[in-house]
Amino acid sequence: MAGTKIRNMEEFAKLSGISRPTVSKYFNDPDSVRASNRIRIEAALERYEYRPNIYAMNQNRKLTKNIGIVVPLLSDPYFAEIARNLEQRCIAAGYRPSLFSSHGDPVLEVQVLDTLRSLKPVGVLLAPLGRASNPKALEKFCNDVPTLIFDSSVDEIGLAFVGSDNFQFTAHITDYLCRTGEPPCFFEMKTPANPNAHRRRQSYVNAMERFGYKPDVISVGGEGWGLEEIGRLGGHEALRKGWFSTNTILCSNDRLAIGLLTACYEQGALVGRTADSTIRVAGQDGHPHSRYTCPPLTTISHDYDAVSQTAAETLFASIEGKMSPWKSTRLEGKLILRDSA
Amino acid sequence: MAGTKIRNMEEFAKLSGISRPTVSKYFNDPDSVRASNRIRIEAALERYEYRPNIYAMNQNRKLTKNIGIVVPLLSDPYFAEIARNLEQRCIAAGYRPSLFSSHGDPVLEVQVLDTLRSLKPVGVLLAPLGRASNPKALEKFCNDVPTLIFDSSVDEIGLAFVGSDNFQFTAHITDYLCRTGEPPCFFEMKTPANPNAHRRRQSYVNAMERFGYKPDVISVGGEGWGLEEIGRLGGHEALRKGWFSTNTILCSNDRLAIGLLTACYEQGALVGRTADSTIRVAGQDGHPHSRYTCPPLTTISHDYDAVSQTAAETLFASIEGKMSPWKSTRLEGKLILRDSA
DNA sequence: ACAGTTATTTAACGCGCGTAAAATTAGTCA
DNA sequence: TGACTAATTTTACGCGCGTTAAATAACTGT
Repeated sequence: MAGTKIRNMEEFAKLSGISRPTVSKYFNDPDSVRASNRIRIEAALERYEYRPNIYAMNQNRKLTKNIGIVVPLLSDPYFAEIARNLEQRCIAAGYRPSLFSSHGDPVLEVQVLDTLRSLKPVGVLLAPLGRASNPKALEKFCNDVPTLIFDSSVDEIGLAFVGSDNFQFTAHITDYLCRTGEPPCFFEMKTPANPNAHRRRQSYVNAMERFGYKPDVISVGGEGWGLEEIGRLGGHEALRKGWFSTNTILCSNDRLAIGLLTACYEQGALVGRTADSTIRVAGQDGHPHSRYTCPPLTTISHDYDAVSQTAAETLFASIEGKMSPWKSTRLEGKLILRDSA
Repeated sequence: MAGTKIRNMEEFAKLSGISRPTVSKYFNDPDSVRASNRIRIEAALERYEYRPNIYAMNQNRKLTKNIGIVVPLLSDPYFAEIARNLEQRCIAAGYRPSLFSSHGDPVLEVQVLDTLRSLKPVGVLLAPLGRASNPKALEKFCNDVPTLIFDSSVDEIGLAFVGSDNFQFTAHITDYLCRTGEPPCFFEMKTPANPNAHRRRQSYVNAMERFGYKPDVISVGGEGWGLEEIGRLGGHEALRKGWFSTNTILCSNDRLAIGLLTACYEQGALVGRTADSTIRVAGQDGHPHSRYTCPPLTTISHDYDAVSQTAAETLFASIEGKMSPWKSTRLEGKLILRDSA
């Protein structure tokens, strides 16, 4: 503001009347300098609006402040929401997050990891693609860069794993459905991209057997991340061919359920728990959109906030030297009762 | 792979038998070195897997290869999709994109711009928050960094503007609705975040008057970016109080329409164009989710690909020196007929 | 094979800041 | 006030690469 543009830290230090190394210390941790100096630096900062050159900063530093956030598919509002949450936590903790999406493509995932490497991050929060991921590339990356895996686990790689407790998810909602009506069939993809799907199917089977019912799993075809369309097409086929053995359908996830609801609508099947309804549909995930389906979708929701908080704090602790052995944290979900089941 | 880890370009140059400045040239543009040398470098690259240090690269360079992409709300699949598209185009053109979201918050938007500045990007693709944006901060940023504005325009700032032709959008779908049933009312937010909303309302009014109908605009309250909920709550109120003067409702955008559909469902109003339906609902945007509403939403869709392509190519041209005066490009949308109207 | 052009090599400087060591100063407490 | 400790200043080097200028080598067409 005050006329001259500051070119570097040297000039800024001179203008604020403080030595450059102290100013440098200040930028790396404002609390590491004496209060009187901090005040003078911040006063000068107001007047001259100088920012250290991040390239020069990071070049000759052992540890950057960068944190990479990688999600498999940013156009899925679930991941977008998690990413937003993580991003804010990183900023609040004084790190510089950068966001990446694999866009559902394993080749891109490897590419993203490669890009990330060149950023020399102190840590990475990674939600892998899952089944499609290149396991060797993932493992190699985790060996080079402190990485916390979240959402979907891949062996015991990285610093730790944080995600939802898929067994609890499915057991809980299966229990609810059994108590309130006919026991559910399970609607899923034949070859799901996300390994959580297998846990959910298994949990469904376990729960049904525990209740003394016969499990009925309907697996539909389709590849990739267009889950709504897979659910819709699979739903049409299943409805037409009478694959559903009961009037209650538990979907492996909300996006599949959204597609199934569309299929039901298109076939004139009334979904809900009212007397005139012919079918009940439930999802799993607590997808941001699930509130707005018709009827609104009964589901079991991730604890978004707890997942991101646990993931972020575990990574921060590890970065700050509070190392701990590999650990898997799985958080419970909350049942959200709406009109669909 | 071959044993030793390469520390810097000097070492890599030695191992590949080529001088460092030539290797440096190669990395800035592989085609700028003699073919024989390019082949030798690439061979060495295979064997030793060396990557230049991006911090050292960017520090002493006048122009980086960085491009910033900023969207107002990444958890909106529309913006997520546009961002994905832009990102891929940047990579294909040899740039390094980094993605940011303002998360609907004007304070964050300014913060993002500030972060972006320190990245010293050669160019930025910016979709502003709109009404909530800090216009001074935006203008200042555009003066400092070559910025192309997309999606929603803010005066004549930046290199150029690329977006959809909101007048065409609304005129086109209003025309369709008038020809196929009762003329529509217009359902919108009282204080929309996005300035495109005003164009759409205006276009609706114009179109109705052109057809000799009386326009009827229903503006509902609510702030922020939770458009589905605003549409749902506003929809409930409008339905209860009989604010809709005809059986056809054109929504200012798809997310509002999705909320309105939920309200209709919750009040037992049958939406569609069949004989037994009591109400027709149409949206605008071609939101990724609009296919899966019940009934599937009739809408007019952005030409995602054309918008991103035009935006990216305009920016690239400007970066590469092919400067041109400020220009506004507005692309037409395509009507997508589905069951809701 | 030769002159003419273009690309490469050599040598060297600088970018802006992190960081370390030694000298100095400011703050603390009795 | 003095002795002690913690913070700051001074000085200086190095990070890895961009970039330039001059010297040299490699291609081009004839």
